[in-house]
Formats: sequence, C-alpha cells, structure tokens
Amino acid sequence: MVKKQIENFDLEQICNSGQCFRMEKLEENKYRVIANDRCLDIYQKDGECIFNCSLEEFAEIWEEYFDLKEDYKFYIDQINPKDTYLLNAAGMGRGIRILNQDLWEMIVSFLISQQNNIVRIRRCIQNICREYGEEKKTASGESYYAFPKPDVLACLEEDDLKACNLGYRSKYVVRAAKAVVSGDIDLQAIEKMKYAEAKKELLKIFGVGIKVADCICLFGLHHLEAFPVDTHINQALEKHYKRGFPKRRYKGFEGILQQYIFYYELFGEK
DNA sequence: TAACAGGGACGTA
DNA sequence: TACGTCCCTGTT
Repeated sequence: MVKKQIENFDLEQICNSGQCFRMEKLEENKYRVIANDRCLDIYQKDGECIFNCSLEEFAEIWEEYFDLKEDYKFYIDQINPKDTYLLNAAGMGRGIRILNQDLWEMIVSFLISQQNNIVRIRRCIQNICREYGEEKKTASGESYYAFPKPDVLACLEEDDLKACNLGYRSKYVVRAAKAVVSGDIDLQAIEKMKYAEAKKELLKIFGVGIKVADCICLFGLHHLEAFPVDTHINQALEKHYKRGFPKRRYKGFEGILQQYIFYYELFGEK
C-alpha cells in the first residue's frame, strides 16, 4: 500500500473526463483502473490517496501513468486572469490529469468513440477485452482482462467486432490491427515522433480523422499541445472564444486546457 | 411507436 | 467544401 497526499489529482474527475475507458468507480471513494496489463484499486478521500500496490510498482508504473510528477498548478497559474470562463473551468476540473496510456489501446478506443457516447464506448471496450484480451488475476484472485494486442485482433474478419457492439467501427479496428501487424503502421516509430509528425502518421489509419488523431496524440502519446475539437468543444469555442482560442498564449499545453473546457461543458452548472 | 442524437469519418460530388 | 451514410443504443 502506498499512501500519498497529491494536489490536482481527483479520480472522479479523471474518470469522467472521457480520456480513460477502463477506469471505474467501484463505490464511494474507491476506484479501479486496468492498464499496462495490470489492475489497480485506489482509495481517495479529501486529497489523501491510497494505492493498493507496492512502493516499487507505484514508482515504476503508476506514478508515470497518472502523470504525478507533473505540476498542474503551474499550468493553471498561466491562465489569463481576465478569462473568467477558463478560470472557472480549470477551477472545477483542477483534479484532472492527462494520463499516460498505451498507444495501441488509445487508437482502438478513439476509433470506437466516433459518433458514440461514453457509456457505450466503455461497454464496447469491455466486450472486446472480455472476448479477446488475456485473462489475468489480481492478488486477491479476482479476474480481469487485459487489452487485446494487435496480433490477436489482426486475425479477425472486418465485421467480427460487430458482435462486440462496435457497429460500422468494427472494420476500422480490425484494419488498424492488420496495419500494425503488417508494419504499415509502426507504433514504436510513432512514439518517437513529435506531435505534428505523429498526427500525420495516425491520420493514415483508416477511420482516424483529425479529432480522433488529436485524442490519440494527447492521451496515447502525451503530446500536451494536441487540442481535440469535438462538438462540445466547438460549441464552447463559438460561445466563449469568438476570435478563436488563444493557443499562442498557452503554447505547449493547450491539451490540458481543452480537458478543463470539455469537463466544464459536460459537468459544469450553466 | 417513431424519431433523434450521440466526443466523426469516409466517399462522392 | 458540403452532404449523405455508416451501426447501435438510450432518450424523448
């Protein structure tokens, strides 16, 4: 067990921020996340956090995963004091962090996300993991499923994932898996690229458009300058930034602010 | 019951 | 650049 006091870290907010589809609230103050082929339970109350793992595992895996070495207050402090909308948004979503998630998992997750709602995205991914992911056990003997690797999904027919509720997105995922296995898409190479180049490469994947590519860059590659624009963000920008969002002022961490805006639009009181 | 929208992207014009 | 279409589910 690892006990920590952490600023700007709220699991409920991260859960609802729509960047991670394999994190769930088990009960009040208790959360579970599956990532890196591992399953972790976390207790959080009033800023105090208890990670149910060894100190070694925390240092090697989860500190990085939850981006805990980054100082988010530093970014929030740079918000224009006159921009009350953004201040309010960041004030409400200040516990959000951009997780360091697996690139392949993010590609699949956001292929599925298009024209889809969060509840169903979660279920789709759950179905895929149960059907094609490796079964694992927690220390206490509970079983869970890892995210299926590309080579497993590459063996499928294009429509096979319709059984997992993906609908027309099934062929996107299967084709992406085949592209990774064939070498047409080189994940390790993409991980070394800068934002612009990585985005360009991701756009080659069938089913990946600009918005999805930006989501993958932000959540799967930790390019904090990626600023995904979906319908919600678009509405917010039209309402509050008629002259455009001041990306120059916030160069290099626009993606963090995007998350505050997104979260505020979904959960903030109007 | 039917219609509609939901964190888009593709193909065609 | 614009528009119809793709699949499924929960909501109205």
